[in-house]
Amino acid sequence: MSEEKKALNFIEHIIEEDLANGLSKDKLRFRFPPEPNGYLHIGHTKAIGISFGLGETYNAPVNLRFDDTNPAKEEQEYVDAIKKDIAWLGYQWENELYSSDYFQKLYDWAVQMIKDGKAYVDSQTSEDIAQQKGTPTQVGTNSPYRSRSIEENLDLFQRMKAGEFPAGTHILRAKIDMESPNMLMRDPMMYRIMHTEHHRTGNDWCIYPMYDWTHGESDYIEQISHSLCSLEFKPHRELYNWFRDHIYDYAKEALPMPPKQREFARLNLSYTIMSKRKLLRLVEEGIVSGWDDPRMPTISGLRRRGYTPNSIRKFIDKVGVAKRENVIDVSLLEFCIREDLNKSANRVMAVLDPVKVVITNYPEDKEEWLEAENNQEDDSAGFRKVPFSREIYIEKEDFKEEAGAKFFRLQLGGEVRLKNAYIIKANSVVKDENGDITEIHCTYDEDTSKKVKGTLHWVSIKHAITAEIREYDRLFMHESPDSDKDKDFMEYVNPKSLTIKTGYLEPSLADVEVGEQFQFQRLGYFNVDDDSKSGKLVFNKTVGLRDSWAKQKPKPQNTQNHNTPKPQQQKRSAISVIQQFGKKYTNLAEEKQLKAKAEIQELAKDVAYDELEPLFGTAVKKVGTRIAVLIALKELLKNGLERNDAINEFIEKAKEDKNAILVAEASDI
RNA sequence: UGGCCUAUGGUGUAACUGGCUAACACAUCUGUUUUUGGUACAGAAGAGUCUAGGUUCGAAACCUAGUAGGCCAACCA
Repeated sequence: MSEEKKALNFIEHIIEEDLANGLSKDKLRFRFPPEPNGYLHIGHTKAIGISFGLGETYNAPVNLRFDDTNPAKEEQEYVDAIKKDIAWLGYQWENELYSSDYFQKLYDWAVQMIKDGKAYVDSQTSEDIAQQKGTPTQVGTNSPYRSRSIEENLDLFQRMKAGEFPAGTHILRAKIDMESPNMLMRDPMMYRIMHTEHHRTGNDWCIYPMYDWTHGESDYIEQISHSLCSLEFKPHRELYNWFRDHIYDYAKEALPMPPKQREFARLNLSYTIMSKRKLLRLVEEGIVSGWDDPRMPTISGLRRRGYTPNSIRKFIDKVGVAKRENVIDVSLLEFCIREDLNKSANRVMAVLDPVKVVITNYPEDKEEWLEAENNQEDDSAGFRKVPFSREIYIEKEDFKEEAGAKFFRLQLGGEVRLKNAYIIKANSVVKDENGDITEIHCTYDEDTSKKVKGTLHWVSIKHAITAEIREYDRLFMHESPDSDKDKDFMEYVNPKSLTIKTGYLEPSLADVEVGEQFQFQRLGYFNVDDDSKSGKLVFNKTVGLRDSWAKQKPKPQNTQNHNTPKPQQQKRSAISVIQQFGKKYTNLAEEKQLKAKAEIQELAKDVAYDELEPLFGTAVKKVGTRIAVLIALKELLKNGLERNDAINEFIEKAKEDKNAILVAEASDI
């Protein structure tokens, strides 16, 4: 258990502190509370990872509670999908619960609150109520119904429940403070009338409780110790506590643990969106094939794409937990899945963009079954046989008639190794009337011990099987598609996010099963899609291999411009380089300091006084920068700069400094 | 114009709660190994912690002011 202490995140710190202050460890209890109105996405995985992860580290129960208080949006389909996704991720919930289980209890407590004068029935239109609510910068005003008698409130509320009123005619409100700077405290709504059938309670209820009232008290009923949610609920905390503290008075004997809410920043992933509403739009408008389209950031989409539970959990672990807004680069997610699949996926050969190679000195009717290692990262993975014959496919990209020494692949007159087979040499090409290469004629050499620079994957044409290959690019062309308030995120949809190809695969893949994962050697990781059938295989590209060769080539497409040169790194002005030296100056060894000084003096020739003067105001504690500025200034003075008040003042201040180097430099004028 | 939250390399998180040259991961760039331009290994570059003051022997951390970003006015959650 003594794994070296990992840095705790702020939530873990809070729990540790609570434990240190006397909270018993067996009182710890968490929950994950999705609303069943859509599919879970990678963003939810963070919340799942936090609460279930805490459950695992503290060996505490974690409830799965569906926050199902809005029958208009919620469906059983989503409940099922959510359960499936959480289980797939490998988490186990203690209890499967529903806020709707607590409707009666909540109702009873609401009645109690009315009796205590803490809640009242309002009978205005929603417009009037919104009007009286004020704005964030303007206080609200009291409802004319605020001072109804307890008897009247009780009567009305009971009749609301009994279905005597149409929707929208009455609501129940908490009586708090219409002048609170927190809008949520301005007499928030507790119940509304909805004559809508609920997916679990059917037509038992026609009044439904609102989130703030329901959520916190559900936590309380379940005796959750720490209720963790995302940052936008921070302002709700005051209300959460208000409800909780009142109900605690009614129920503290039976329910001794008052839960506490804490908030963390939600996950954002670059080049995608996380809003359920917006994801739903992609589904409804047919941009994607469904919630589980492999391009979707949903858990079901990632699963279909070939992401493993392990890789996702690893990812969540790596992104950490804090309170500031963040955008995680997709490359981190890709790193996690590559790392996982590298160890587990068997390697096979598939050619996706073929060109024919004829090995002219290989007998026409000959074929050999050569041994190939399944996975060199896994000794237990074993070997298989791959057929070789006179005519094979290689990738078009792997051949050039002429190329430089940095091209390790096949070129005329050059040699290359065929993975698991022989070394071949390209002698000539056959072209069609357009000048496109249709065949490459090669000769092979049985001596495979030779050193050659490149190794290609290939597939024997007559043995190859075909498959549909689906390759994906990012769904959006903008790093944060929904961040622009003036533009609809749909404008950033990448029209080329899906490419379908026919691939030629080695015959060992003839009877793969849905979900199986492979590395197509030199190309990437692929899995068998749900649509795949024997005889009509379909593969998804999960993620490509890292490709340091591709980075060296001039980029042909421009959709990949997230690696564009950083503007600051272009060319730096002399003054900024001087500042740079300054930052390190006092940390440098003496010898290096002299070198830095010489460089600053050199750079000073390219610096105008106007650039230097603003730096005179550099904070006292940034001694290095002041030294560098002083050194540069001395150069300017040496070259004829007139002294002025600002300069004199700067030098005088330097002479009085605590730092010896600075004083020395200043005195030496 | 109000209230609340946040600010640390390109990105994300740390820094044992005020104490060594600000750490780790991804990304980037070099090498070495390699029958995957993958993996692995070795290394480099990149941050005075938003700014300005202050407290302190000592501040990324504490205080004040400012700046920037986020959240808050659904009978949604």
